[in-house]
Amino acid sequence: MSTGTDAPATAPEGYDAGDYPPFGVTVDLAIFTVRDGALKVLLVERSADPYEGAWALPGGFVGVDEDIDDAAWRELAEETGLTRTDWHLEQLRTYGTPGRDPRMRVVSVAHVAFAPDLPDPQAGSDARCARWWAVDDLDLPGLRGGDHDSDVDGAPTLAFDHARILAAAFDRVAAKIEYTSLATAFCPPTFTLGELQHVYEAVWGVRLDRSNFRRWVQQTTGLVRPAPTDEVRPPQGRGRPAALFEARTEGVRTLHPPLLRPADARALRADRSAR
Amino acid sequence: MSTGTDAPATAPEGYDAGDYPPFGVTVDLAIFTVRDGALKVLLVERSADPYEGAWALPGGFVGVDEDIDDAAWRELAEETGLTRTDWHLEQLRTYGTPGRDPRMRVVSVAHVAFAPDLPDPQAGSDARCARWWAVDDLDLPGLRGGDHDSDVDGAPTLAFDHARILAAAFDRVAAKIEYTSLATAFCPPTFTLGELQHVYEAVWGVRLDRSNFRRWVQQTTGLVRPAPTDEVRPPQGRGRPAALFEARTEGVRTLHPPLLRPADARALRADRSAR
DNA sequence: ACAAAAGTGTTAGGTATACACCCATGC
DNA sequence: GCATGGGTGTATACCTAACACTTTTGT
Repeated sequence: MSTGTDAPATAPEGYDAGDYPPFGVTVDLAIFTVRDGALKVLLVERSADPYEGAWALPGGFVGVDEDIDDAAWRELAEETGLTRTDWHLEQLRTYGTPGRDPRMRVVSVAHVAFAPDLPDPQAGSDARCARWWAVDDLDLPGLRGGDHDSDVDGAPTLAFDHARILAAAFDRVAAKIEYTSLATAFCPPTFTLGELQHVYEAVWGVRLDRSNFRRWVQQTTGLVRPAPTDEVRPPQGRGRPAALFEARTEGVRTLHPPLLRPADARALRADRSAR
Repeated sequence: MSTGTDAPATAPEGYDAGDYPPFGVTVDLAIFTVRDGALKVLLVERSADPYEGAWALPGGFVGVDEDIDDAAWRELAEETGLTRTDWHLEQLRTYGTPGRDPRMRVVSVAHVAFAPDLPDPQAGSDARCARWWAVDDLDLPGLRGGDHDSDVDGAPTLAFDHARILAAAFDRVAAKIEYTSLATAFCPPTFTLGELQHVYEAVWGVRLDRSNFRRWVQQTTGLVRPAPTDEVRPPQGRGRPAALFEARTEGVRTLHPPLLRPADARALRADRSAR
């Protein structure tokens, strides 16, 4: 490594504690789910000092001997009340602008999690108030044609730089279901093709052609497979019972071909597409 | 934020120095260029303690009052000897596994930079040895059909977890030129369509059909535009002089349609495609 | 019977792939 | 002339988008 910045001189080799600027390192989680036909994200209400009353992404400090990924999984378990499952959790980006936390220099490694619909109002492990917010009800920079200033009715105030993180997180989700099997991560263990289509429609905010969607799913290797038993789902309301499917594997798969979202759904995020 | 891990108890609010585990935060850079028909990356040879003699990504500590992005740009300038240009530099991922640096707990924010072909042997600002390495000559996990154990002839030893970072960085580059205009970032200010095609071929390790590539470039909005003067490039060796083009904008643009790499070029990275 | 959702099929238009062919230059 | 790279065209296979139609359930 080369020499660092000027302020606290860092020796290229043989450095030890005290030689380097100390940082706090945290993980922040954008946990998404699809529920009631909308994409939602879990936020917690702050009960203390900076940004009191504002809503923030769940998160916390990384332990000295803890891997960053482990810290993210730990926070996910704490916030949702569920133990480490087969959910998908991935790094999003690291945010470390000086002053983003008024108290001290904190670098936050933001993550994105894909969760199926959970038993409704999981109270956070610590007594703070936590709830799902529809992404459309948030006031995020450059989202869904958002003007960012045109405050959505009842949009919560977001703490720190979490509006920025959320915008990037949403972007990631919308892009990722195009070319990976992650849309199934929003579904229960078995699901109908209609339910899977609803995931795409909720995330992208568009309507898809049922027939074409069905053809795409079935010709796309590695996305779904018929549920082991040939049972069907008794219809929720009216309509013919639907065949049940399950995700093809636990992990993430790259899809061939991808399902590209319609151009009009993509245009809304064009200005932020330059990572 | 919720409560942190056990070791150094972190107060959810009102914490201050000493309450949190101290981390060193660095930036590491994977600076790519295309030269001699191959994708190359800039590495520096370590002259000291851990991993002495091994090759590492250029990088260094982030200053206390320095933004992470600024630190990355600073390192880029130091390593290439050029001031902040219009190059493309983006965050890749953060690596923070305990023990990745044997000396202390360091969290590294890895970046990827796209550079045009530079005046050849830029000596690093500090006297260490720096050179371009062809990606194909490196022994990276799961790359180009790599077995990772089948050591490439003359493959350098890579320091820390930099082999892993490089694999992810290469992956990002290969994916990014599919759907953004970033291939032009490897080209000089004006370039021929043949040169642009060579970029794609070098990065993906495939041959493309000249005719189809040309049609794609020209029908794709926002990629290239004819150079202001209608000059041509005198042929390097033999052949007809070629028309010159320039990148359409400074920034990054999402391409419609994208240029998807052939399936066989994608298969080589399939196992790593699950982020 | 009717509405709603599942499932099947068909067709027109566009895009990609693999070529074939001519042009301009250096050797 | 001939090799090399630039530039243009075309035909086929394939994929996509749009829409029509049938089936099965609840009310």
